Amino acid sequence: MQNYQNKELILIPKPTLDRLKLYHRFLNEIDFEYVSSEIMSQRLGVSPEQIRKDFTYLKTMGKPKVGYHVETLRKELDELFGVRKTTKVILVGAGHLGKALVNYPGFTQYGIEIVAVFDNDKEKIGKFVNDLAILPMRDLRRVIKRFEVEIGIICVPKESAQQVANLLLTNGIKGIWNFAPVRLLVPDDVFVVDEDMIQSLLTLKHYLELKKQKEKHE
Amino acid sequence: MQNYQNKELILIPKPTLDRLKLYHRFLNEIDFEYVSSEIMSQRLGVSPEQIRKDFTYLKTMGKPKVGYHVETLRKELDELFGVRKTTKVILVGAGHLGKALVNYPGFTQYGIEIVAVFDNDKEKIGKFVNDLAILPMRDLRRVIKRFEVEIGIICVPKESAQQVANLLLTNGIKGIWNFAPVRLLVPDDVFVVDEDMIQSLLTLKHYLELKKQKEKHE
DNA sequence: TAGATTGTTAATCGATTAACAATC
DNA sequence: TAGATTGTTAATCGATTAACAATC
Repeated sequence: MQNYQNKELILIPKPTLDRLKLYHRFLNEIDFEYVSSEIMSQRLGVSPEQIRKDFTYLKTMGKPKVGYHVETLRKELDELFGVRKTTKVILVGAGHLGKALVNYPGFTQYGIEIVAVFDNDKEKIGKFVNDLAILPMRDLRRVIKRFEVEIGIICVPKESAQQVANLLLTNGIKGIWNFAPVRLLVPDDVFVVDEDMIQSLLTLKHYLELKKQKEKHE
Repeated sequence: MQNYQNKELILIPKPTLDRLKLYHRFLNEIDFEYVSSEIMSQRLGVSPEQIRKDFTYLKTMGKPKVGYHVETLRKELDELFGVRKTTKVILVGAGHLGKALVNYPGFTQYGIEIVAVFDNDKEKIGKFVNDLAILPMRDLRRVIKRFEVEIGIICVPKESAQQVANLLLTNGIKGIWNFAPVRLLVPDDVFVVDEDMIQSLLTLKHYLELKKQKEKHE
């Protein structure tokens, strides 16, 4: 589950932005020349009106009776999500989750490159995750400066998450993807996206429970 | 990032439900006897009015001039999220991410137990993740029946995700937590929660980009 | 031309915020 | 009692849905 702590600065509404990403993925999977809102609707479970409304936030326009030019749409969404230019990120915490993220395919495909992995466990430092050596925390500053990193991923236990966040911020990080189940305290100009793994499962559990109860009452 | 494919059956609005989970976590971290909406607001970045409004979906009531009884609230939220009774889930796909999830602490704390891990890679079958042996797909049916599993986690590559989903559904699974970046086609009575790792990072990227542009214009 | 599909405006829906009376 | 904090109603805001004219 993803939460947003900062809510200003939003030009495209967040729900629309999320759907645009869904459309983007879909457009990358098909090879038609044109696609209509009706067809996308059937495949993605979003109403055609919604899709057309969402596209009004883009420059690309559709042709009546034909639909939207796939390649044009794809290009504009590539641009919107900055797929072309690589964004360099660092990751702190080389536990199971950290390793999984470094190994996650698809990041590169979306222009995201993990340039370094940090940990404070001496046992881990020097070892490799993929082809990245695990670095000690004291190298943080140097790496951030050198690669002009703006985004940091926090995969440490919740006890040390705030501390790591502070360290990232003092070294110039402006965006944090936080996997630790705590709400981080950060200045207003820093974006934090919380990824709470447990929340998702709790939501599933909750809806299934609700459904059972509903069935009982019928 | 989490998306919901099924939207019926919702008694508590989803935004409220998400915040209730935030409150729940907070209540587990403090040891006051009473807590006011004002104090929670300061710690969680949610307005006090919002918090009080959210609590109207619960039975627990606050005392004017005192606040909410922490223990009572905690208990009711425990109940709401089914923390007490264990939910058994299975996981398909013993890659890096799958392993990370099996090792994720906190699941048990929230009454979630991964009872089995499946993979179709002969190399992996028989090996262990934590203390769970990786099982072949043909054992799926048996395990689901035996443990009365209702939720399945899909951590396989996107190419085989739909196939795995079908298999889960024919064996009675009613909820899927999907880590593969594809939209799964499922019957209406099945809940799917999509966890798209890339979307979160794209969102961060997008907001940072926006901020830069905004600063340029000033 | 007739018909399909877009883009946009208006109506509806739902969630958040504001205001304030109730009350401990 | 006076004051703080709740619970609830009304007002606002924002997003979705519906309707339909524009147009290829």
